[in-house]
Amino acid sequence: MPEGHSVHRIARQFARNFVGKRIRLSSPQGRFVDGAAMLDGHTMTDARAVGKQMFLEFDNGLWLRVHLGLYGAWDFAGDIHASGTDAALRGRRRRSVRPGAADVTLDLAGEDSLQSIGAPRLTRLRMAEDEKVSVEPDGFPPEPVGQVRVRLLADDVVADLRGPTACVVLDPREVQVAMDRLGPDPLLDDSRAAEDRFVTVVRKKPTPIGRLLMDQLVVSGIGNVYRAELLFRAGLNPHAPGKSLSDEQARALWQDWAYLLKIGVETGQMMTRDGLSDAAYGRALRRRADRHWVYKREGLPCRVCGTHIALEEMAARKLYWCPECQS
DNA sequence: CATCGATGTTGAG
DNA sequence: TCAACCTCGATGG
Repeated sequence: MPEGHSVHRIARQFARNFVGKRIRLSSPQGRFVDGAAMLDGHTMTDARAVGKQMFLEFDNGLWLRVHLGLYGAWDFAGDIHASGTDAALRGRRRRSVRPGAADVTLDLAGEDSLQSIGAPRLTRLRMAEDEKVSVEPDGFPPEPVGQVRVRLLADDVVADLRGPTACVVLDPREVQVAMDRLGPDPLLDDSRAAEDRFVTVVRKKPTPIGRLLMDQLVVSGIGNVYRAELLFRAGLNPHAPGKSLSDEQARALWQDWAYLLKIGVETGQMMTRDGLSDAAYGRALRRRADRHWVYKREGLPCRVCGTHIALEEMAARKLYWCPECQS
């Protein structure tokens, strides 16, 4: 799935394109008919991401909680436009593309040629672990394709949810319970108190740090890619018990996660390497294989010391690390 | 075209 | 600890 950065980007799409609008909800798939009915016709009042969870609030006081799980995705279509922080990276895209350094920005004013020949077209934005934009000759709203758990339809935009692990309606008390079960998210709270919460928990536990980083009660939003990359960047052995870390090591981990998450939200990629030239950085943003220090590089030489990258299972997930740099 | 594996969590045992 | 979830790109024939 999308690790924390993608969920923040998706919440931003909702904040930009749905909040403040009256939304029709339906469940084309049929598995969320009752839930959809509870929110149908209400105005969306808030869209927030906490780690990998997203919460959408409606004006009847109820919330929709969505977790994409391993392969869930949101498909946006219609008069969508990307949000704010990346105006400087604005680019115009007509066909199916993979966004590279630039954020996905849809500049419909640039579609003059299509409009002038009167061709109906539909802009789509798929948001999962990667993002894809396309322009299709369909009308609005498009027919739901495949298993759409829930469709959120406004006048000019639509969002289809497929393959989620969780899609439930919650009252405010239940939202509080769900949020209380989530560790600190540095994008939501960059305070010293949040850092302290992480550091205190980590330095108390005998659990290997490679497990603690994946535990959403300890810290929100880290998945298998960021786990491996954070540990490599810190030079930490994944098996080191949390309580063996120094205060400085634990704080550095938190701060590096805050740094990588910010880059992830800005670029839409899990870009975990640095110290690259502009050209190499741009290449790495487009080529997954160049983006990471150790993730999915088992058997290949470490980019720093040349030692073969190791692969083992930890917390039921594949763990990649350099036995030399992370000793 | 069939098969595999994935950035994740849940719930059964 | 493991199967289930039930999507979809990558891979192989």
